Amino acid sequence: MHEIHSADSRPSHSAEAARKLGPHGRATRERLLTATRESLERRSLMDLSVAEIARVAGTSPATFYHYFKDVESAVLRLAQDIAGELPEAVDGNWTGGAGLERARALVNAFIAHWDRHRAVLLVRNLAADKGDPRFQLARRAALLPVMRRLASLVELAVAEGRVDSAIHPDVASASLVSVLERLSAHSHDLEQLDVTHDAIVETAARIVCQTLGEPTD
Amino acid sequence: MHEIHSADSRPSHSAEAARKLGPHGRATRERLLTATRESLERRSLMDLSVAEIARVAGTSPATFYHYFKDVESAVLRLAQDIAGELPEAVDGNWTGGAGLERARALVNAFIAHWDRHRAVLLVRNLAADKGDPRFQLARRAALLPVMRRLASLVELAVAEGRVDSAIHPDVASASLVSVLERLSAHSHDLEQLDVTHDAIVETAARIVCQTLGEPTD
DNA sequence: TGTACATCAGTGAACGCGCGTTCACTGATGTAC
DNA sequence: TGTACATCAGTGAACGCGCGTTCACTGATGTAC
Repeated sequence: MHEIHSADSRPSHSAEAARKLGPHGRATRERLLTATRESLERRSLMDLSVAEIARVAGTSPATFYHYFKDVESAVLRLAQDIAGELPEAVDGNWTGGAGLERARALVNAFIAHWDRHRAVLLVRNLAADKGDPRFQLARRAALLPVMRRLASLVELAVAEGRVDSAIHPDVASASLVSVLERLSAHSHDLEQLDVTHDAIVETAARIVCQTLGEPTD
Repeated sequence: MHEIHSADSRPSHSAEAARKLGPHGRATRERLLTATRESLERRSLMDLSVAEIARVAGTSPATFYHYFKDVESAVLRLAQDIAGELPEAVDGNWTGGAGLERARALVNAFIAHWDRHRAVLLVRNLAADKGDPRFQLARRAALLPVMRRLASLVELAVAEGRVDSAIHPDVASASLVSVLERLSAHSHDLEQLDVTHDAIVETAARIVCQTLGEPTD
């Protein structure tokens, strides 16, 4: 019998939250997250599993449970890590003719974002739409800066009479974000038809500007 | 040994496509589809299974394989059955001041459609976005009438100078559909905040009209 | 610089379970004569 | 109206497999003195 550990000193070892990680541990955790992302990209959500992830990461299922409670926790973490990447895309001055250029930048930021994180964003949105509050929160956190900014621009435009007062700022900004997300998600499909990248950007940018009551030239 | 069946007369029995169905068979098939839909609504996509569906339908897994090749085939069938439900929502005359009323009807049709088929539509869109061609086709078939009509209205508006020629008709119609789908998918969430159903409809309808170059009052 | 211990990291092996899938069969319903 | 057969519908039972999950353990790396 080994005596390295006394019965009392054995750590709870239950994975999940409160584990302190050294550099080696952080690396393994990162590998597991990468494996989760890859599985998400390659295979369908229906056959995503701890076993699969561990295989891709080149480790054992047991190791997975050191770092995550279950598969969904790992996916959630991926979604949360992404959240910070979209904030500054709406910063700056929108009014006085700068709107169209700002809108173009926003569209391009969304497309780039989706090209990088397509698979994760899709399941995040699915889980959120299905009603999982953790994923709803992750989605909200990611999009809130953009939504807020756009909503306040609409509000201003309504106040100044540039936009019909029947338009609700929050609904309008949600609509615009949905345009940005969908076109980003589908940009490759569209380009495979006869639509150029430029046509996507220009069209989306103009829809944004129109809805904000900004001039489009 | 039983002699009811000779070795030759035994049917291939391999389920799937070419099976001729009597009324009893059609009913069972329908029960399995309903069970699939319910499982999709209640549980996550990750633990949807033949066993689960058979349980909900009150039958055995073996029966399932009489009618469908696998779970995805059943889900696909659900998606295809839905496709015909949205067509006439864009019919009629849009120009000459009737646009706003037409747009309202369109928004309401989408919301009703999504309220009925939320779960199926979500996984259809996920599968399509992930690249599964069967679901892409199902999605396309469902939305094509709407997309086409909207695109031709944009085209007309561009030709008549009511809409900026930088706007691409197909991209614009895809954008509008994404607004309709997202607001429909989220209408309950929005209403749980301070947004009224009416605000959703009015805002969406105006975004549609603006993009079509129609007057909004 | 060495020794003792704590902490960090990782996994082999086992378990039981539920799933997918198929076979061989039964019973119920039609249909031809 | 009965008999013979074909077709339609359904399932019990079995199988093997892979998954989730945990335990008890090992080894590697830090740190106190």
